[in-house]
Amino acid sequence: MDAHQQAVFDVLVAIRALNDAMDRMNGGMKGEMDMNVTDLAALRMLIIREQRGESVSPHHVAEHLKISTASTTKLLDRLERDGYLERQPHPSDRRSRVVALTDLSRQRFFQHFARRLQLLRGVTEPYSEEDLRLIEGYLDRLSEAIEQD
Amino acid sequence: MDAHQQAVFDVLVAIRALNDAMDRMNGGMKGEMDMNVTDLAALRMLIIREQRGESVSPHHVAEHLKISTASTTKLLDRLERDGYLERQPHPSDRRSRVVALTDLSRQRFFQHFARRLQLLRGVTEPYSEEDLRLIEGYLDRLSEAIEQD
DNA sequence: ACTATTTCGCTAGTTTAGCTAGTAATAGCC
DNA sequence: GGCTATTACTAGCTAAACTAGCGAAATAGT
Repeated sequence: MDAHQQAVFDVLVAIRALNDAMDRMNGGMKGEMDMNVTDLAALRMLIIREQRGESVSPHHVAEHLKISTASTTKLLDRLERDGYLERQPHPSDRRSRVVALTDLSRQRFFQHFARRLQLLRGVTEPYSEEDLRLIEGYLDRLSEAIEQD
Repeated sequence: MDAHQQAVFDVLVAIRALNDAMDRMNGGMKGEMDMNVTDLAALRMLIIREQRGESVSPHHVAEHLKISTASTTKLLDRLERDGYLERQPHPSDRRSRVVALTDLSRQRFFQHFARRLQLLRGVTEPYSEEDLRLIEGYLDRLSEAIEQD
């Protein structure tokens, strides 16, 4: 194995370790926010979609989390009951709904995410702008590759 | 916000998106391997610890996944019943156990991880060795920062 | 050295959250 | 207009988490 191949391999190992570390982070947030992992993953998904300006239906949530639409109904019931989201009518398809985050939701998420964000920021800030652009590009490509799967 | 701060921010957003994408990847593997997310996360953790040459007790698993030791007993029961692992006596502490992966476990994990690994490899290979070292360093620091939390 | 406390993995019983099956309402295609 | 697909939902079942508590072993205190 040449040096380049070795470097590729090392990065892939690092990705798996990161995946594992993120599991752990998600576990920690679940404990603090008194939520189960799936509900938290749904919240995370909604935050991200919102940032991208995309609207999300219950169907999308089910697809993303790879759970049934029935389970998704219950998941949304829980989150709605606890004030994390609202179901709004879809503008053009009357069968469908738009799942909208509440302020409480954003607040609680970022409140608990904040400390972790600080840790990540601490790791990130020392890098030069140029390096950060490279890293961001790589992470984006990674997400894209995983998403399209 | 100056250009550097903006770059830091963009990377942090990319990390959140990656976390979300990894959720999705884990969901996909869960479906294929006919396992629940927690059992799969445990398997992933065991694979990583093994690669690092660390031994893992049931207690470590509980701590990592942030579930109770009682739930962990059942989790290990399932994985042991299905031939993914063995409980071995701890060499020095007779209360404790060492959780050891079986070959089947490693095979099944990598078999299903392989296709995804190819995607990740496709994204990774175009980068120069130098860039890869930078990326690996960053990812390692990220994992470390999250783990120590 | 002996007792008290803590740690470890486990069992028992309860609660929670996933699943499948099936429904009503709506959309979209001949 | 009539068929088929899709969307979100309900009902009932199963799986996987939780809490409480136990016995065995390790460790700390005096």
